[in-house]
Amino acid sequence: MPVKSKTRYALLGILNLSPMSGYDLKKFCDEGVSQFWNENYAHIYPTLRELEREGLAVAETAQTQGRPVKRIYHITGKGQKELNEWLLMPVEQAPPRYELILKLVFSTGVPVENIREKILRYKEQNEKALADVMAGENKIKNQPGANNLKWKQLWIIGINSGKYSYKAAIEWCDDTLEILKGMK
Amino acid sequence: MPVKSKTRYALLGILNLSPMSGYDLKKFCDEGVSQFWNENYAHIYPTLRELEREGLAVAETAQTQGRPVKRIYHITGKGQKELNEWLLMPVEQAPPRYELILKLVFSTGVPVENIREKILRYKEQNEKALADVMAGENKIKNQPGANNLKWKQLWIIGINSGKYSYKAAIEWCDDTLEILKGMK
DNA sequence: GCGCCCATGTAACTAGTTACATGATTCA
DNA sequence: TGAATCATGTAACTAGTTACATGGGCGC
Repeated sequence: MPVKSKTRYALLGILNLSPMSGYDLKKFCDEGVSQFWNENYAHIYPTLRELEREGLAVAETAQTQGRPVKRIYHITGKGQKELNEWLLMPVEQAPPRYELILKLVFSTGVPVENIREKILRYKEQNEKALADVMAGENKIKNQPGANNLKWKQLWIIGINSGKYSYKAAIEWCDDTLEILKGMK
Repeated sequence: MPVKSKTRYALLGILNLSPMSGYDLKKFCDEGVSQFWNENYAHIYPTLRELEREGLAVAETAQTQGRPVKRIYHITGKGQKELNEWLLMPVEQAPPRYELILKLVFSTGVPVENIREKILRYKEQNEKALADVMAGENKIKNQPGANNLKWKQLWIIGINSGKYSYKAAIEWCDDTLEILKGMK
């Protein structure tokens, strides 16, 4: 089975948690999994139609007042099967493209103050992201059920990954700011 | 000035260190900056032609025995100006897409053994990457000149970023493997 | 004699983003 | 009354990857 767009699997995975509309899926991405995944409307809606055509999801249409008909998608058995096959497959890692680092190593001619600003900005972004994942952790832990339920543990593992990496990034920023102090 | 493909700037940045051919640029990406950047031939060659058309680089052709004419690209003043403008601009961060984490949080129905394998594999990849950056650090430090030269410090900062993030990833893996031990 | 290195490039494809288009409802 | 939310979608674009095509030289 060839791997297709990851959006397909992301949407199937979310629909497997609960049926929802394209709009809801976007919200879920922005609120529930934004620390490690994202999608935009222009990718979600066509992909949902594709899942429907292939019988991996079915749409239930719900009337709403004065708005476009709301299409609530449900994953099918075939969709669950395809999702599961994907979940079992090993993850190949994407080649890195860290623009910040690329700029840094080329920055011999750039004023140190400009470099410092970039690092400070990056630090702030990571502090914000860290705060977000900590909030997410609380949200998961406060869900009904014991904290050693498999699904809860898996979400906590995911959140942990953010914690570790954002903390490391913040430490690197502090380290770097120290080095920059002595640089002209 | 609108930001165009990052490949343009990556190539200009490397050409600013030293003139070279498309083939050399690819090697430089694979060997010198592979921890934070990558390019492939299908992107390099057309982009070089584009830089040439726009007067940001000029090609000097060198005869070789029995091989295609080697085109060695040199950055121009105009190219340096455009590179510098890009270097000064703030870095906007790319929205995250961590496939491993996405899979994990959907893996309630996946055997723990399969999850463990993914984590072990990820740990190995990070250990390898860490070893690579440590080797890179030595290479930089052994270059002629004092270690507090600006360009050296900038490369060390870049390498540090890899150190911090790979170490954090390895710790997360160990943490996760512990959690998986108690999971069914 | 086989495979890797040098050296260029194109075609076809997959993936992802930005901007646009529409329009009612709800809340401050 | 103006902004945010709900709700769908398309068009045009930018970015990036895989596979293909060519072919001599060099080391084992």
